[in-house]
Amino acid sequence: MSTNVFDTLQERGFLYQTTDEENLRKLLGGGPVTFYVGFDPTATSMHVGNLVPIMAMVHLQRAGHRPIAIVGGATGMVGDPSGKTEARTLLDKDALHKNCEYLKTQLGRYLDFGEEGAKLLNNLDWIGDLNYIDFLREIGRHFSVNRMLTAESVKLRLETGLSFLEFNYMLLQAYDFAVLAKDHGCILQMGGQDQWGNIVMGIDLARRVSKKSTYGMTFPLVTNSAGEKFGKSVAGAIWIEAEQTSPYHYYQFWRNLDDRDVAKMAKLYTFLPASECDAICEANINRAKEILAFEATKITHGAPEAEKSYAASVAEFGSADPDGRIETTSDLPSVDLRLKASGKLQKSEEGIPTSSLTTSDLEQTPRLIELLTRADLATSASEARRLIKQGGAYLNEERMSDPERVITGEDVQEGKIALRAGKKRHHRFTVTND
RNA sequence: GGGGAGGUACCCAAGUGGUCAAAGGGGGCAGACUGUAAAUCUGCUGGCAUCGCCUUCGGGGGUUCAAAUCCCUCUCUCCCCA
Repeated sequence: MSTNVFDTLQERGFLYQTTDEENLRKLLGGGPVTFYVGFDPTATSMHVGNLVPIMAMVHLQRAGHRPIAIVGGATGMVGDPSGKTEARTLLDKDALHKNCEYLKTQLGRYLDFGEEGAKLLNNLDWIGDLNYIDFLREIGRHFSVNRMLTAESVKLRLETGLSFLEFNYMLLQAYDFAVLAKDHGCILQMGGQDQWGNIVMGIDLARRVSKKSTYGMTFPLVTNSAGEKFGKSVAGAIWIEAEQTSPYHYYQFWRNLDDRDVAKMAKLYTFLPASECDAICEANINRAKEILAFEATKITHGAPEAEKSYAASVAEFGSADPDGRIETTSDLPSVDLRLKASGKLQKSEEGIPTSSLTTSDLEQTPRLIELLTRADLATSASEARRLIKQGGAYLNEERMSDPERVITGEDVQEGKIALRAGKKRHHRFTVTND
């Protein structure tokens, strides 16, 4: 007797609000339910904040339900005002199109889009050719402006201003749901908590135009213990695209979480049993972070990359549980053994940003300051100078104190120059003849 | 359309003729402590550099020995009225 996936989601902290909880739970405990989540093509990559709905979709798909992912090719042109204090800049059509393509491939990493699997649709297909007057007469008449004005997303913007364009977003998303309900048998829409208003509108519309009962579910906005939006710090978002956030950095992001966030994030971002997520945190918080980081990296970048990142991290910082004492269903302990046996747990260059220098570059005897800047460890010469003055600059693991230090061929070790800023930021230059 | 208030560094925000590269806070970076965590403490936080120099206070123009500060103009944002 397997657990109802509804309970799984609840237990793992995915549920924020649902409509008609009792019925929805019953449906999800039974035969296949077709459900959908919409994604806006606003960036070239999704970040960890976008991952929550995807993880939920995977849980549901594993439980035998049928996911539909909607790429907002049409709605993206309007821009969802939900949860935003001001209008975001509109992307042009080319950019949107590109982003849609990126979204598709990224979703494919998590969901199974095989024959009987998940479906991927673009709402441009049914919204793109809508006739304005027809739309107003068929769909617009079901909406009450009075009601729309009470939506949180609208109220928020009544203060600062809301364009008519954005005001219409809600109608389009509601229309999506109605279309999916009618043509694809979709009865559940899920989304972030700021989507509640849009989802409820869709449920109403589906009932009015096709007399169908549908359901809605929202996920909490994931925040860290400091109350900040998760995965999108000032320093930059944590992207799932390796080009933008390398697997090593991705791993490090999880490894460096605040203690208080680990259990919560493990439930959301791994598939380990919820009870285990609590247990490992209880047993050894640092091991729990390693397991979380490994599992999360595995899900996004695949097992080989996760192993590499883990190996590099252990080599750099040591292991939190060298003897594998902590019980876990993760295959990290076996990976541990394998790495140990093959002697791979030594200083590794994997994942460390590397760029190249030529011998003629070195003949000009560049200053340390210049190399630090070139390595992106400092944004300007002044910053590099500061770094050195404050004792945060390392050349070949040796702390540098002279801001005027010049780099020569003697600093090349085994064809490389190793730079470090602070404890964690590394860069390697490989030196080649030209 | 009329009236009012504003636009200062990554963000918030002081500053209303020289002492302003511009207070304070947040954020960020580095150091100490530590567990690659948190909290705390310290330093730094426009650029180039040997005193020093150069570019910044929405854009442009002007007054002045001297402007973030005064005048003109353009522009953007917010508020109130119609």
